[in-house]
Amino acid sequence: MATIADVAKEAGLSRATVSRVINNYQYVSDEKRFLVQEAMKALNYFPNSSAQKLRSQRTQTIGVLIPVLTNPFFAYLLEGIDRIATDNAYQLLVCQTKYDQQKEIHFLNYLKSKQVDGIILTSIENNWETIAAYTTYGPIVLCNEYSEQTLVPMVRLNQLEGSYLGTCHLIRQGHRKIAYCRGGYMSQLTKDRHAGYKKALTEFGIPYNNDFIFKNVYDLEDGKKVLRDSLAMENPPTAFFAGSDQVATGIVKEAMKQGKSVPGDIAVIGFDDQPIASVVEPALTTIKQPAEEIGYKAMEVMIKSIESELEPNDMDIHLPLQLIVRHST
Amino acid sequence: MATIADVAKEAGLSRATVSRVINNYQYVSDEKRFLVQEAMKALNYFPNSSAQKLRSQRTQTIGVLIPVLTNPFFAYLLEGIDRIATDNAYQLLVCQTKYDQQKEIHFLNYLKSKQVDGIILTSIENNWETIAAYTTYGPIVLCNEYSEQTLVPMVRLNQLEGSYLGTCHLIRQGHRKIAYCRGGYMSQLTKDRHAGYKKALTEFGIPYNNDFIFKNVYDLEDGKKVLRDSLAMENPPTAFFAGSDQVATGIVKEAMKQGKSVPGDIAVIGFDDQPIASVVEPALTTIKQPAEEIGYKAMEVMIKSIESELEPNDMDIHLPLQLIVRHST
DNA sequence: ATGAAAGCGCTAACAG
DNA sequence: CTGTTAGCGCTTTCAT
Repeated sequence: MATIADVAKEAGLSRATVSRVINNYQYVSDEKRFLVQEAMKALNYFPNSSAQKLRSQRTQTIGVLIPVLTNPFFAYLLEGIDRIATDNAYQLLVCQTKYDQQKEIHFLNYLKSKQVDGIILTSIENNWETIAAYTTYGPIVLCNEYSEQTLVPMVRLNQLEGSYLGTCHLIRQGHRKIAYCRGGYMSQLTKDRHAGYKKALTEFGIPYNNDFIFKNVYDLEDGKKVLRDSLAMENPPTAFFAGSDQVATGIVKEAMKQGKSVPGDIAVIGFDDQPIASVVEPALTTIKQPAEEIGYKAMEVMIKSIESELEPNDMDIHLPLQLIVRHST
Repeated sequence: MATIADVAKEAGLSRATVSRVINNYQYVSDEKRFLVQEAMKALNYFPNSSAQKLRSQRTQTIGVLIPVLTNPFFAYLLEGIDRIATDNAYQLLVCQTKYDQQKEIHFLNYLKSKQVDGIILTSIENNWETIAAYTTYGPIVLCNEYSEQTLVPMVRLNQLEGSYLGTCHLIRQGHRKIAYCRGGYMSQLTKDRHAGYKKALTEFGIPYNNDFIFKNVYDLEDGKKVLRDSLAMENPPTAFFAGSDQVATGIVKEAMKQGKSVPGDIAVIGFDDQPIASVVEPALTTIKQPAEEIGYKAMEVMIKSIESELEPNDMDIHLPLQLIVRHST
């Protein structure tokens, strides 16, 4: 593969001039620019990207940490991030953490090795202090997940309001025994959702029942299991607030299979408003999260961070979420 | 950020020795190794990855070209690729082509700029000659999509058999008016699927009807439209072979909405066997593609290519596909 | 507007 | 087993 020196020789010019053409510098005469371009074509030249990165200390690459690619919510988040990245000539290094603390640390170190210009976190596995330590090495932006700090920018939804809205809706439909499904680790997002659920209960004078909290629930199969477990209870819940549409779908499918009617016997409300929410029968009532939009806002903020154009309002961007009422409640 | 020179000075050794420790060279005494490790810790040292790449001419990065991240089939493919990549200390540069020829070319050029060690193609947008020209610059592996050549390794399914199986199933259920839905560009995969559909028709003496071929059909909404369009036909099909579970789901949902019974009035068969196939009511009969497995086979082959350990059998790996009969037929 | 020259930080011969 | 040295290919002052 030809190098910049070969091009310079071919064009009868210096490497510096070739570099100027590559980088669209202004002070190059049209004549020489043409010469360089011809030489590049003739030699089928492409600049070595590692050399460019080493020299310029810029990689034009952003690391995106997501738990799992196959979760549609994160796929849409990524889609949003990618759209803005592509528009601005950035590349994405997709890093699956699989909800693992070690892996998250491993990927955060890409900042130290200058493999990426910045990192977007869509979930948080380690405690905040651990992560905060990395901000010295490059910009970090929180996307979807968040924490109670003002150090790094975040793009987020009012999760407390989301679950509050959903729970209130369930209560207004006459439910008093409302189950709540969540993941494992109590991230700030998880905590806030939980708080919203509790807040609604309290407001309507319904006692909080620990038996109605289902933990480590992530996907469709987990949802099915929740429903089965609930049926084995002495005093089972009549409504379920699920942490995702996948989980909600699992609950609905299993309920139907067990001969229960939805929403007659059991009401279910999801989170996300993914395509699956409209596919399952009955269609899910759910809290719509504008996943793509969160993604592209986050990438916009990341670019601003890199170019030192961050403004105070960029530090905490809130996007609206919305209760979509369908037929599962 | 500290450099290798700083570490060398701190440890009172040469840069070469530090490098040897970083790269786990064998001939380093335990004593010096310890000294180096201490120095690295003390200085919070991380090797600059661009420098390593420039010097070693290896990036440990594979470019994966996929049409869209939000299509679950590709998400699972990517998941499979990522599993093997992670296990072997490779990183993935995820490149969305959005079915665009220019973008595909753009990403293929990462091979020329030595930004990636190899490229996995999960779809093909340009003609094969154009792509073949890039094999000089690094290994290319075809994953899912394929072409009639023996130049680059491919991991694939017998698509012709897949659609043949599905169409035969439909015919045996008594259908004679069978519609077929496909995307836009006639890739080899698309052609083969089409051929399998035709083959089944021919075998059962059913004439091929061009009106029954629906083109540019990709997702759930497209599927709905297909059903509506078909209903407007003078002599509408009674069965649909869809190119994906998304499309099949759209057809089923819209059919129900239009008051048709599935499979009574209209039978539908999908492709992929994604989670959604079991969620929609009635559950989809579909051709199961082992997406994750295709992905990890492809990455295995890629690694072998890079390490020059490719064997003849690696050039064309076939994985089985399977007809899953549920309730939409 | 163009060129000369100095590295960016690292690895890999080679020598000892 | 360890050190010296020569680049990998590029960008960017600093001159002119």
